[in-house]
Amino acid sequence: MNQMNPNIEPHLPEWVNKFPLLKDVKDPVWVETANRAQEVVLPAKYEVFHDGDPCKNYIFVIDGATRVYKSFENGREMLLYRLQAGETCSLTTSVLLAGGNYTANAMTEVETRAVIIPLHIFHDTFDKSKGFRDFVCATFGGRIRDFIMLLESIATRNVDVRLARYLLENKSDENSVEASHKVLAFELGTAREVVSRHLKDFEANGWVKLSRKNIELINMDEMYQLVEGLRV
Amino acid sequence: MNQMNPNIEPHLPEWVNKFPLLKDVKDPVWVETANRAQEVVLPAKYEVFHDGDPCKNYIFVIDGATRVYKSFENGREMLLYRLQAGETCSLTTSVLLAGGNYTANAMTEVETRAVIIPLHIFHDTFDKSKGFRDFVCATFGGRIRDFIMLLESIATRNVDVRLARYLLENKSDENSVEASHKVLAFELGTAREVVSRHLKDFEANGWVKLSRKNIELINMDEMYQLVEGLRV
DNA sequence: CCAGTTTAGTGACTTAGTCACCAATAATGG
DNA sequence: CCATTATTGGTGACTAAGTCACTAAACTGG
Repeated sequence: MNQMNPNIEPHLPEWVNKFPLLKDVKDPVWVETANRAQEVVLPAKYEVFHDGDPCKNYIFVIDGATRVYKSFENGREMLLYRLQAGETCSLTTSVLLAGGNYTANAMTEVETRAVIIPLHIFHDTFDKSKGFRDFVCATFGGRIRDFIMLLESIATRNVDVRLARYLLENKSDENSVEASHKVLAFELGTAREVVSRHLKDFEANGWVKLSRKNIELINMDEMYQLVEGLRV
Repeated sequence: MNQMNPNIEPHLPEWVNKFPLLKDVKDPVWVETANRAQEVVLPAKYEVFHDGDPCKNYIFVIDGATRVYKSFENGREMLLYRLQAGETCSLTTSVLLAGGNYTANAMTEVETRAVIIPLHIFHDTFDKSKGFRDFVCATFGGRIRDFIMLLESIATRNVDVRLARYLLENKSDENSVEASHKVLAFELGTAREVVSRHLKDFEANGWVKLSRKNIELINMDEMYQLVEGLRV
């Protein structure tokens, strides 16, 4: 925009562009923090944090995917949310703002690039930069809504509807979903056998065609009906 | 402390003492906001906010009790948390910080005194008073942990243990709980019939004595064993 | 006292989750 | 290339939870 006069356009690192709410923030405190932030590359299946850990850094995800999940006493695991490019971890925000330790686990699913800001710099920047503060609050506050939706999906447990919705929302261009039943169960917060049985039912209905680690959707109209039907 | 020199001890309204994290905040922005805040008295069974409403005020609860709950499509209701004296509503905070509308309902259970701060004053004070900001963030962030615990209690659904724990935690001085099965079901996020049956089982075990709207605990040792047993 | 409401009890049923298997398929390592 | 191992999926039997429909008892307000 203002290439003629580089002095009034402070330099911000490239990764900031992944965060639309942040890229117009240009106060000097944030600019310095952004430029000092450290970029890290985490391998796939890397444990980012674990239930009970203290929190040392604020995390911007630049690329990749990380699942944040809770392990329950009975051995079941449940996906809370998935961190993707352009997102920040609201559980981390919560721990940084309120103190205490992590109450869930996070593990990269694929190689993930992230930018981290140490605890004390996060707090300093949060206090001094209104732009950064607004960004943190906006992204954080939105997650409560997600938690309530998650609650609803478990409390009203109709696994068939949720499974159909998941398949429709995550189908590839060839109308298929590549995932094991175990992974689907994890995503939906249910048991593997339950997924297997519902998929068998779907297959008996002629809705899908099952093969190893693959579900091909062949009658999506009726699946959409099942999903929409519940939405009153 | 410094009664000799009232000038350096700004006047804060009495109600602030209900909030330990706030009562030492004395910067002028917060002091003015606190003094201008409006105190309201809400009757019992008053609908404080409703799913879908926009949010107009930040809320400090001074006295009374308000339940914040979600109504699901299938007609079930589930308690998210209960607001009591000295608390603020984190769902409200979330909506104020992140925008959007309420995603749950709130209703006073008994007459409730509260102090409210209008939206724009909240934002202004949040920006300018570090003390107030720290208070808001601390109380807000802590609620995420509560949500995850709530998730766990539903996902690992052992109603008998949760019911026993609830009774033990909420018993009166005479070791009894005055509540209808319907209310207990709401508190635990389950169905009324499920509560009735477990209570019948408890009675058959000789743990409780049931009468209308009253559960008398007569063998708490075994109930404690049930509750502790699950905690590994 | 009576009518209507709230509260509680119960049987029959559906759905979800658990447990213990087995079979088929893929991956690995000589 | 084959044997071993791990992963994936299928199934029957069972338990727990939730739903539905109905009844009975207890309370409440004229």
